[in-house]
Amino acid sequence: MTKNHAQPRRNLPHEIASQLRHDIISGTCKPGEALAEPVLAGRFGVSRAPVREAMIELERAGLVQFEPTGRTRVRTLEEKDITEIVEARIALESMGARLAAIRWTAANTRWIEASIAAQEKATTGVKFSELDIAMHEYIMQCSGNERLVTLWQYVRWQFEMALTYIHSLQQKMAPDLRSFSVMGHRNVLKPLAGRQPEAAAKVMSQHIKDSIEWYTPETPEPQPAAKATHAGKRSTPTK
Amino acid sequence: MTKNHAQPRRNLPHEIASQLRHDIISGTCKPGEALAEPVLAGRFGVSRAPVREAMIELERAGLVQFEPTGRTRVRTLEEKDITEIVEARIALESMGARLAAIRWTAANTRWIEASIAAQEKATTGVKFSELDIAMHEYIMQCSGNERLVTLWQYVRWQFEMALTYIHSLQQKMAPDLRSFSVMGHRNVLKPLAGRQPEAAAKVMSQHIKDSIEWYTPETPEPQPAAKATHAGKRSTPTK
DNA sequence: CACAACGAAACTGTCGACAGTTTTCTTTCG
DNA sequence: CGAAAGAAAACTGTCGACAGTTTCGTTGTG
Repeated sequence: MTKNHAQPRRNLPHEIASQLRHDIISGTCKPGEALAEPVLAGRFGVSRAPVREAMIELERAGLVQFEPTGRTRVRTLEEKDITEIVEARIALESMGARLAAIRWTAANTRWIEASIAAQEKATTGVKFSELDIAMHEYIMQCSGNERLVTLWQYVRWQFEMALTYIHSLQQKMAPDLRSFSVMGHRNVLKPLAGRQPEAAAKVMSQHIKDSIEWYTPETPEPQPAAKATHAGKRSTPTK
Repeated sequence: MTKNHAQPRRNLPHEIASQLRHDIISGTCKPGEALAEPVLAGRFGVSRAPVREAMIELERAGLVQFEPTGRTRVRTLEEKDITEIVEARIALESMGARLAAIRWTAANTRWIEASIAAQEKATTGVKFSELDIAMHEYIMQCSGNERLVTLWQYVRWQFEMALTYIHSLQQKMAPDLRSFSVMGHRNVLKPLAGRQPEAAAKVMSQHIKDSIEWYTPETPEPQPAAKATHAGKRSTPTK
């Protein structure tokens, strides 16, 4: 009954994974929710085989988790996970910026400047986040290291998922954060355009660190007990 | 027909992948060789389903590659690939060392010292490489960042494969390299035990860079500049 | 002898099925 | 009323099968 299994071979699983990825990142599928293969197969009108491969792809991206019983659940995120994701981003992106700075071109600079201009015009927080991530991806690609890009992709989706998680905590992204983030991007561009690898790595690292601290209220201010019923999830206070 | 599909659920694909991984790293399956699912299924006495999942696991680890036609081939390695792998290792392991230094304990130091002692006693180059990699893995685990370890694992197998590739070029590992590498490990331990994150990152980075330069006879030219045209597909970053 | 057309063999992507296990719902008993 | 036992439903892991495509070997021709 499949109608379009035409040209692009081995694409059905990827399409299903894309759809599910979107559902997970957007929060349609909630963390902890079980994803049963027969159910999804029915939803997408395919058999279990492609669905199963899609699940593997999502597990690879860290968006779902396999239980020992074989069940698949949407991955849950806690404080520690956010930390891990950010640390991984810093590791990969600082190296990416370092390498990108080496072979940076004027065309690359123009691309970034156009991106920054678009960021300033972004109306919604979601749109801004998209542009933000796209810019980071572009820099990673400029590193010329395919493997680094691949590894980064794995973290990227987890980060996007984390964003929704964070946004669900604090109603919306503060407009302050946006202008601050744009400033950070300008700072990143400088050493890249100047072809200063070490500086680029350092600035990128700091930029990521900064932006995430804007997201998560770092100040241990006691949360308003009014409606914080099931939001606060603190692990061991390492700090 | 299967006799032991007993307790450990979802393990058959993993076992097949392990076997194939070994074959690939050891060079039994040569780079560029095609891996056909029916053939492997016959060899392992199972159906194509678990074999297929094993292939996906291997692709994730970067040991095989899917062609557009769907065929699977053992990945081929060239100079550029070695560079990429090493760069990825530096990115991940320098961050790993940085984090490990923060929470380093005396027990960790003892483990490393024991490993170094074993390295000095290693008789064969293969055994030494095993101990070497195990030590690097241990440090990564000490970072406390599970995601970082996972990403590192993906690079680890590619690096092991690269080792065999390099070994096939130059008959055997120079004994000099071993003592040099052990010295490097001692240097790495210092900032870790001293809980100096930045120093640990720096030393680890240098250690990896050094050791790979020992392996590959220093290329007189920076790089053959294979394909100069890279990136810059779209001119405008918006939608 | 080189080369293009052709046909057969092999492989991939997907499907439906089945056994064994896990989960959920129902029923029974304290 | 609550908890434990039992039955039913659902799910996973694996298998074999089939259509469509790719690859390889063969044959025929310039």
